[in-house]
Amino acid sequence: MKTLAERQQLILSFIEEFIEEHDYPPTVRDIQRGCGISSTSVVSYNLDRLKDSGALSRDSEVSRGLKLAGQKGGSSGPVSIDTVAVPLLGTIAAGSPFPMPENDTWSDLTGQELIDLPQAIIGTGDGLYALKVRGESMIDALICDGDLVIMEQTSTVRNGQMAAVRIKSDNSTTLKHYYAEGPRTRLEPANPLMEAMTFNSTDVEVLSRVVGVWRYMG
Amino acid sequence: MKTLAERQQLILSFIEEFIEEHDYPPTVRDIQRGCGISSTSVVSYNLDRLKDSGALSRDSEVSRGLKLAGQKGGSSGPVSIDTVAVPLLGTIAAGSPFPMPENDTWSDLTGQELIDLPQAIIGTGDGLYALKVRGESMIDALICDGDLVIMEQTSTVRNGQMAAVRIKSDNSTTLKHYYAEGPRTRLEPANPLMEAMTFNSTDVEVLSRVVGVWRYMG
DNA sequence: ATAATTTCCGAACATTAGTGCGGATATAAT
DNA sequence: ATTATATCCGCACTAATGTTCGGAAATTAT
Repeated sequence: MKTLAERQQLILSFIEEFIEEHDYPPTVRDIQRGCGISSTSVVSYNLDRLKDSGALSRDSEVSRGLKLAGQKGGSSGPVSIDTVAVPLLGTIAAGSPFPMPENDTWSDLTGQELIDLPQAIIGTGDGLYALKVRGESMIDALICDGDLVIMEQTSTVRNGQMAAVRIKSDNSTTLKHYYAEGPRTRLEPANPLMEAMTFNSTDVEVLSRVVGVWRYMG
Repeated sequence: MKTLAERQQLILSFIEEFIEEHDYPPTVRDIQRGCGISSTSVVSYNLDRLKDSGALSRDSEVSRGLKLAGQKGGSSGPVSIDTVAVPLLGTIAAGSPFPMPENDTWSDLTGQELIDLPQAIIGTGDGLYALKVRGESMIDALICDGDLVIMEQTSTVRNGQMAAVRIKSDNSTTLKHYYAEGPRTRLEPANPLMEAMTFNSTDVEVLSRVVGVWRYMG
């Protein structure tokens, strides 16, 4: 059997991931955009080729009438490792209040979405929680829309660590590198191109320490 | 909560069986015929009710945009989580050649440092490898010194995905969002404040796809 | 090189399919 | 009974979506 043309391979994997995400197959035009193809007819053409080769089946004249043939490819057994489950407490966005684990809810995590992270890179996982970032307001911190920020609830951080800090006078909350320098506290964006700012230490409140950032592009 | 009206129950079970048979959800009119309803608007109405009650989710203006609620990841068992080990192949820095898994070394991973990532957020883990970032040369991609970049070795990426691409005429390699637009290819930095650039598609070579970024602050 | 075949392109075209709306009917509340 | 509310009905409208077709471009065969 002839090996699948590159474009057809691309289309196939696109369909796979689209279904994974939406639970229904893509339209011809979804595929067109997703694979950077200039005409719907080309997509249709290649879908027919894929059908010929048996990679998928296609219901004619039916929107999203696609079905992948070899659905599951049983890979070798994955190794199971110790992981830590971290609750996803909510989202952070510019302006919105900063979500924090409350003592009450801390014990009542039933129904909370959990994020699994390997213990090896996270540590014990004690007091950790996760927030999903919405919007581009944290570009300065090299964090963008969709990122998952792993935080540790603490009010004491060491110099140089990144933390969620609240500027009381502004009543604003940002993620910055923290440097206590006596009566003054310097907050430094992760992006070295941006300038640091200093405040009266009494004006700065540490809400949580940033432990890690996870960005996933499916 | 009010118990589901009979007609809604009927619709629900019809959707279930339809998906079972076709692997894609039914249209409003499929449901209409299947449940003997006299108008499409009634179906639409009841679908919205079902959505309100949380029995399913519905993508508006999307044909077959239905997803049953109790479908995915419902299993309650916590216990051990599957993780995938990906090899840490080396470091990337401005100027240095871009490390790629070679077929020879691919099999010889003994002694390689391995990074464990949860399968749930990484996927199958096939063809994945990790690189450690050195230096600040990738600020544009919202990636900084010390970050761990998870990559998948592939030469085909879809529009919008982030990839390690080589500009042949420059002999430079960067991480950018990739958009094939016929004869031209647009490369867009992750930082929306920076401008995209376009090249002749023949001048752009995709080396690897960026699957995720992990930033850890101990 | 030349011809044959495959793949791609762009632009209509024709269904398919989701939505909106006025009003009829049923069901529940007062 | 009389309102209020929820559901249903047809029908029309519009957007979404698969298909067709002539011809260009790329690839493969002769």
